[in-house]
Amino acid sequence: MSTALPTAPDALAQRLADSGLRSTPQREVVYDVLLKKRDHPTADEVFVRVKAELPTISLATVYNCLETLVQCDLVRAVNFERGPTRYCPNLRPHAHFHDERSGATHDIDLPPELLERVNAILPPDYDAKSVEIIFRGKAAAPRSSEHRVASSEHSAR
Amino acid sequence: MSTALPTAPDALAQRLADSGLRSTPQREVVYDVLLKKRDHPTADEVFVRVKAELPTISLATVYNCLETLVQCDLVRAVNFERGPTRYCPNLRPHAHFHDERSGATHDIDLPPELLERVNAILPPDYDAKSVEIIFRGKAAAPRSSEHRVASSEHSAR
DNA sequence: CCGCTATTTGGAATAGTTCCAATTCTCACT
DNA sequence: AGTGAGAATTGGAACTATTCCAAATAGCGG
Repeated sequence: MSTALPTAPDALAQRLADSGLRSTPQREVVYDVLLKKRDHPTADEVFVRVKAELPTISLATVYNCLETLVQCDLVRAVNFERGPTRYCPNLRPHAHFHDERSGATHDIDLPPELLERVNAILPPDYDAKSVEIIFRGKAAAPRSSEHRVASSEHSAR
Repeated sequence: MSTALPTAPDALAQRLADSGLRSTPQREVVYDVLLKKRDHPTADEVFVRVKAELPTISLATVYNCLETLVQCDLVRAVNFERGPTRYCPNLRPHAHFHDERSGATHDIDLPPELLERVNAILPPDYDAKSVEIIFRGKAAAPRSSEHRVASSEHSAR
């Protein structure tokens, strides 16, 4: 607690500190790279870009850093659910709710008017063939005696 | 074109025919399995279930059949983009548009009121920690003066 | 019944990611 | 400044989901 705190030159250090984590060159550069070119790069692409500055960094570290940044809410992982693809024969418009607790995926009916509204946010020159809406969170545990596999169970891994 | 058409005992055969594909036991059973237990199974899970009926089926076939069903619009693949996870430092609420042509992912700003509306479709006992909205389709090629690399490029694989 | 093509099959190959054990780094404390 | 403890990084091996491929099979049209 000694010290002239650096007047927040960067948000990253701050956020990391908030989570009790250290600011490291690797984390900084990974974050910089993401900020500098906002093209939703993959971990591999980030790896390549970061290596330009930190030639000895390892891919594992890039994954670690990305994970850390996601934890700190500085970065969003776009392909959230990295598990296997799931298949669903429900043809009505619906969203999916992914229950973190059980690993189950539930269909949530989607009022057509809402679907339209969602589609309406697209600029005119974007032609969407499909939309996918996915929630993640916790569904109230069906308390008590329920063994009812209402809509889906996957062994939570 | 001979024939007493079987009076559509099942939609599957129909749909397949429409796409110029054959109805096979494997496809039937895979589809049945999906209809019978609507728990968003993975390909592996489907594989296991189908084997109960067709013990000699291979995993590759299950993948093939699932793919076929998706093509025929009888089934939806929930994990749409099976590629690598992408990372995005945009913290404002936004959806993603995945351009099939270029492979690029663009951020689409999401009016907060719409976000609320979307959240509102959840039954009360569902507690969503996050929502992800993903469009897929084609974005008009930004011809002419637009250099706006608004958000991203990935080499289309 | 024959041939042709669609489909299935098993196994090998790939891709993305995670895991792990060993090393290095940093900070706090003397 | 020196040291010990915990964090973070590293490289490589391991894993998992999926795709690819070439050979075998099956089913329809003639």
